[in-house]
Amino acid sequence: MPELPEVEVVRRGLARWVAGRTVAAVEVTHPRAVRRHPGGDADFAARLRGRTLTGASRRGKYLWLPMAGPGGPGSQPDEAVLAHLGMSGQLLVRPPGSPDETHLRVRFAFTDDGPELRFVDQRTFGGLAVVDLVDGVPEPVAHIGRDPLDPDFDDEAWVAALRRRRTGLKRALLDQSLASGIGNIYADEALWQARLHWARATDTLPKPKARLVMDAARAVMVEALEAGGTSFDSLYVNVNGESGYFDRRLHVYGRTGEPCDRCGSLIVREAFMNRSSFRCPHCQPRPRQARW
DNA sequence: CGAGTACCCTGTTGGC
DNA sequence: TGCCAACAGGGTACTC
Repeated sequence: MPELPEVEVVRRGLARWVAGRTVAAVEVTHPRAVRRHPGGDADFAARLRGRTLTGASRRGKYLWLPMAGPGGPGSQPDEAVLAHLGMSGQLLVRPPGSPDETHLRVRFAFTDDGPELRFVDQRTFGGLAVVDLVDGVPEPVAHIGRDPLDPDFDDEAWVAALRRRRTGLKRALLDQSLASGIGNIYADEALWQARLHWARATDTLPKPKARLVMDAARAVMVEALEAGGTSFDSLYVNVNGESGYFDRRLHVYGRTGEPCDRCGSLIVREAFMNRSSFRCPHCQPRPRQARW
């Protein structure tokens, strides 16, 4: 289940393997994969044919490949192929003729007859679309906040926005309009680092504690990124089809009943937002001021 | 508009 | 062994 660091690894792979190449043909083998594309699968393919992909960008977990205008490779991108990997999506670079993956959804062939780009997605929560760029950002991504790894991310603005909310801290961490790219795993790890409970009320959270949790979220992401992108199940594979590494040490996520790395208390799992939350009952006690 | 919930999807896991 | 419910979960659409 790719989170931001994994998506960044995929972006880097795409920049290396796909940027500068011209699309010869697109085959959609599962229409659900392009359900966000207004014109349907035939229109999706038609809009890509002959277009040159100029790079690879990302905000949070959204990835996009800007395309040179119909005028040719030199014209300014005004559209992009937008991708979201969902829970199980992969973007693979594969030699033409290599066997189709079981869950192959979209295939891009290029005019140089080089490696294909393949979108593979078992659970089809992810998808692709051709979208307009507005100030360089896909229109469907405009409502998503910058992510903590973005150089223009404003920590103090995030702290202020967080404290204007009247909700629980984890819910706010997962709110992609405040800050994008923080998923369930990273939220739990950041809360553990900051020694805060998922239900801590946001509106009364002291600013230094708010800064602490954002610093922790960023630190966990940077650590994962430096390790080459983490992966927590076999569904995630990077752009070249190599498995991500599996040995990164998580402190709480998925560790029910195991000892806390700080204090030895046994990690507990709780249901919240129809998801699992993991915490140390000693380091992250239930706050007096709780919301969820 | 802010807050909170249901749903989408399918392969895997675990209880009985 | 087989069956079925629970689970994984980001984003959207929806209600209140």
